[in-house]
Amino acid sequence: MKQEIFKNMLREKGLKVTNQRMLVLELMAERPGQHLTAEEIYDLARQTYPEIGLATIYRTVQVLVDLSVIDKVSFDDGFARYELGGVDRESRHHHHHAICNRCGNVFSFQGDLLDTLEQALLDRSGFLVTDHEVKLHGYCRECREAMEEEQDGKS
Amino acid sequence: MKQEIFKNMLREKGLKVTNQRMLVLELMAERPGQHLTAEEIYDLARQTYPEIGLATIYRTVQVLVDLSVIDKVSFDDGFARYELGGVDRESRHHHHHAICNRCGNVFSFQGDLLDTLEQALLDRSGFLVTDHEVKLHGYCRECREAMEEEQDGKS
DNA sequence: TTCGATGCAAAATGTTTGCAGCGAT
DNA sequence: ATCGCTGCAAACATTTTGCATCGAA
Repeated sequence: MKQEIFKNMLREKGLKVTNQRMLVLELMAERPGQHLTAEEIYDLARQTYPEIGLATIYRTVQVLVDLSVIDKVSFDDGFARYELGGVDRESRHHHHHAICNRCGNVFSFQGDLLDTLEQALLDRSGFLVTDHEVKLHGYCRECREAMEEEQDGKS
Repeated sequence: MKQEIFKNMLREKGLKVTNQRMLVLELMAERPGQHLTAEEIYDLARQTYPEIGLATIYRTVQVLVDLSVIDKVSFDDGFARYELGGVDRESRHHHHHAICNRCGNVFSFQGDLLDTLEQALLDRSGFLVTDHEVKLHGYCRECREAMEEEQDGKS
């Protein structure tokens, strides 16, 4: 069970296993691929634990980030967001986001094309890359089709 | 003169040419490659124009971003930052950042290796990329050398 | 029993906005 | 003379922190 692994991770760090921490883990684990804000996690958590505080959510996601259970991401909309981390280091390293300018949906995809770029950077300037973030902005298929239709209607 | 081009850009948009706007442009133009926060721009601006307000800085950088004179970037340290934009669309598209985890310095570099990835994404899922952000995290040469020395000292 | 974790409220932080007066056109 | 721009202060929104209490170990 995943929860047992998490409990051991907490114990190894000398942290306590609390209902709040287990609940937030569960909420995140149930929603792989989603990018939740603290407020969204708070709202979800209150459905089963109404007395939980927003500050606890912030403190708990920090713990989960420190344990590499979730990752903090930002789409520059003023909110920090959290998503379930990949299983291993490699899959996380190759996890990227494509954000649609029109509908705002975020599409995740995998790609290892940066490896070449990172090697070149190391050779050229001595910078050793340990992590990276790639955000692509553009238009998803649905929005592109919708925009073409709008265009057709006009002409 | 670059300033005249900027004045015309403002006029074309029906915006007024003010001392504050010219000053902020000048400050940014003098510092290519730097990533300044609003507060930093504010401090620089007050050196020659002490009565300027921080709100004006925020409003002015927004104007400059809209005119594509500068770009807004974020290194997730809680500050929005602004840097002089590349001359053309292509050079901006291939402008990336490598951020050192130890000294916090930001190194800019050019690279077009994402073009392949973006074409693959379009083919596979219909997502058309119009812009992208790449942030690499790691250790710069100086910090790597410093860290090796620290390590040597210990053993 | 101990000391970390929680909930609440207050504080902090970066950014935005309302408004009266100023200044470019 | 107009109407957009500015400076100031207040408002905002997200996140952090202080503190008394709670609860896991």
